[in-house]
Amino acid sequence: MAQLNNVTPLFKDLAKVEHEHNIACKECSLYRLCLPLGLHSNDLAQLDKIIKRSQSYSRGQALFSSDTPFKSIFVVRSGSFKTTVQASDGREQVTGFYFPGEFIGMDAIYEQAYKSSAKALESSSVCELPFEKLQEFGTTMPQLQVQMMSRLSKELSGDKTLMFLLGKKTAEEKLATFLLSLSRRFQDRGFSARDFQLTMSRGDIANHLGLAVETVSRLFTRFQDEGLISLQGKAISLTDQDKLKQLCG
Amino acid sequence: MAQLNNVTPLFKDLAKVEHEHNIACKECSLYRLCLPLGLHSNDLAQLDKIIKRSQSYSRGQALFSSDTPFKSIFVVRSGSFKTTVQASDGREQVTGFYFPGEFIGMDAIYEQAYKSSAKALESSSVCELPFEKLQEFGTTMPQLQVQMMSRLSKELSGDKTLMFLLGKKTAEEKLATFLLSLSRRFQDRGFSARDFQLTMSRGDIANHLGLAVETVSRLFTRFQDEGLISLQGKAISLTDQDKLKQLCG
DNA sequence: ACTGATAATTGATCCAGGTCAATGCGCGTT
DNA sequence: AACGCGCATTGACCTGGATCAATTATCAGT
Repeated sequence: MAQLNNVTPLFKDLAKVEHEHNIACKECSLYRLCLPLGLHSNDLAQLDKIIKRSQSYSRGQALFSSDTPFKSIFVVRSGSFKTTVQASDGREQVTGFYFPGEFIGMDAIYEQAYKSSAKALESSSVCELPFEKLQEFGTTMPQLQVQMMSRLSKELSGDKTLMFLLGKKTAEEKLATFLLSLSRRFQDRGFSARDFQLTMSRGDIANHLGLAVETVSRLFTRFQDEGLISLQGKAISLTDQDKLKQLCG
Repeated sequence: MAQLNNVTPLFKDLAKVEHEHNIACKECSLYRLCLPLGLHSNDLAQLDKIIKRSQSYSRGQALFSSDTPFKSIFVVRSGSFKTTVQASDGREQVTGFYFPGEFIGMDAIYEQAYKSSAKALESSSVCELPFEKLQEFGTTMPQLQVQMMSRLSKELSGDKTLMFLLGKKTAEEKLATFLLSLSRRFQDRGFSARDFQLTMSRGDIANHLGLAVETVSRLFTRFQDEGLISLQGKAISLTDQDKLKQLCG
C-alpha cells in the first residue's frame, strides 16, 4: 500500500465507513461517483434501504459467474474486479477492470442472466443493488432512471473505444492507452495519476488488450528503458505521461 | 433484391407503411422488435406523438457524426447503417451494423454528444426518438424505461461478445461468426437465414472484424471452395450453416 | 449503353507479435 | 527463514495475417 499513501481526503475514512452498516449512502466517500448522485434526500433514504452494503470478497473470489440468473447490479466499494467472457473451448477474454464507484453486471439486464463472470483481483467489497427493487423505484424517482441509463451508456461508450483499441491499435499503443486509462480513473478517485498499483496480473492485462503476456512484459521493459514508466512488481509510476499520451495514437 | 423475395408476411407492407405518416407504431411491421413493445395503448399513443417517423437517408449519408450534440436515439426502419469511431490520425473502427428495429446512438447518452458516427449503407430510413421527451415519459411509463435499459444492456452484451471476437478469434472464426450473426438477425426479421445481401462493403466487414480487406476476400473464396457459402457480389447464401457454426469456436 | 471510379480478387512478400522454451523472481505459507 | 509455486522476464524462432502490387469486376452517373 506504500504507493497509495498520497490519498486525498476523499478516501481518508473509507475503512471506517466500510464497517458501519447503518451509515447512509450520503456519508459514503464514493457518493460523488455513485448511483445516488443527484437524488433527493428522501429518495436516497429509500434507495439506501434496499442496498446490501459492503459485501467482502477475497482475491480470486467470484462475484457472479456465467449463466447464473441475473439478480443484482454491483457497485465496487473498495478494491478491484475483472470481468471475463468465456468460450466453450476455454478461451476467455477479459472484458474489463472495475474500480470503486464503477458498476458491474449491467450487461445481464437484457438476458436476465450473467453472460460474463466477475472476479475480485484483491480483497474487495461491493454494494449490491437488487435490480427488481431498483425498477420499482423507477416511477417515483426519475433521477434514478437517468443515472442508470447514463451509466449503461457510459460503459457502452467505453466498449466502443475498446473495440477500436482491439481492432486497430498496435501493441505499443494498446499498452500506453491502457496505462493512461487506469491513471485517469485513479485520478478521478482521488489517487495519484502518476503512481498506482496494477492490481491485475500481466496475464490479465495481456488478455484484455488482445496480446500475449510476453509482449506485455517486453513492452513494460522497453517503456522502462525509454524512461516512460518505472515499474517494480505491481507498483507502477508513469514518469513521462506526455510521451505516453503521444504513443496512444 | 432477388435474394429477398422469400420474405415472410411480417414485412410485406413495409413499403406502404413507410409513406403513411399518420399510422401509429402498432401498425408498424417492426412493432414486435421495437421500443413500444409492451406499452399500454394510451402510453403508446403518447409515445407515438413524439416520434419523428421514417426519415430517409441515401447510401453514404450520415445520420449523425462524431462530436455533435446528442439529441435523439434512432431506430432503423428500413435498410441498414454502420457506426464507426475515429481516431485523430484518421484510423477508424466500424463498431457495428444496424438493421430494422435496432437502436443507434445509445452510447451518446452519457456524454450528451455522439462520439461515433453513423452512415447509411443503402437507401434507408429511421424513426427518431427525441431523448429528452423520452425521459419525460419515464415517470408515467415504467415499461418504457425497462425497454430502454433492456436495449442498452443488449447492446452492451453484444459488445462484450465482439470484444472476445476481436481479442481472441482467428480470421476464419471471425468471419464465420460474423456471417452467422447476420444470418440470425435476418431470420429474426422474417428473412431467410440462408440467403441475404451483404449491404456493407468487404472493407467495412474487414474493418469491423479487425482484419485486412484482402484477408476477408481470401476467406470468402476459401469458404466458397469448401462449399460453406455461395457468393455472387453482395448476395450470399450460407450453404452449410452447420459447418460454419463449427468454425466459430 | 458507355465510362470512369471504386471495390474486389489474387499473388508475392514481409513483419508484428505469437509461440515455445528456459530461467528468474516474488510472495504467501508453513 | 526457508520453501515452493505461480507469475514474470528474456531469448530464439515462427507464422497468421498485413502490406504491397497488379489485375479484374462492379456499379453509379452521364
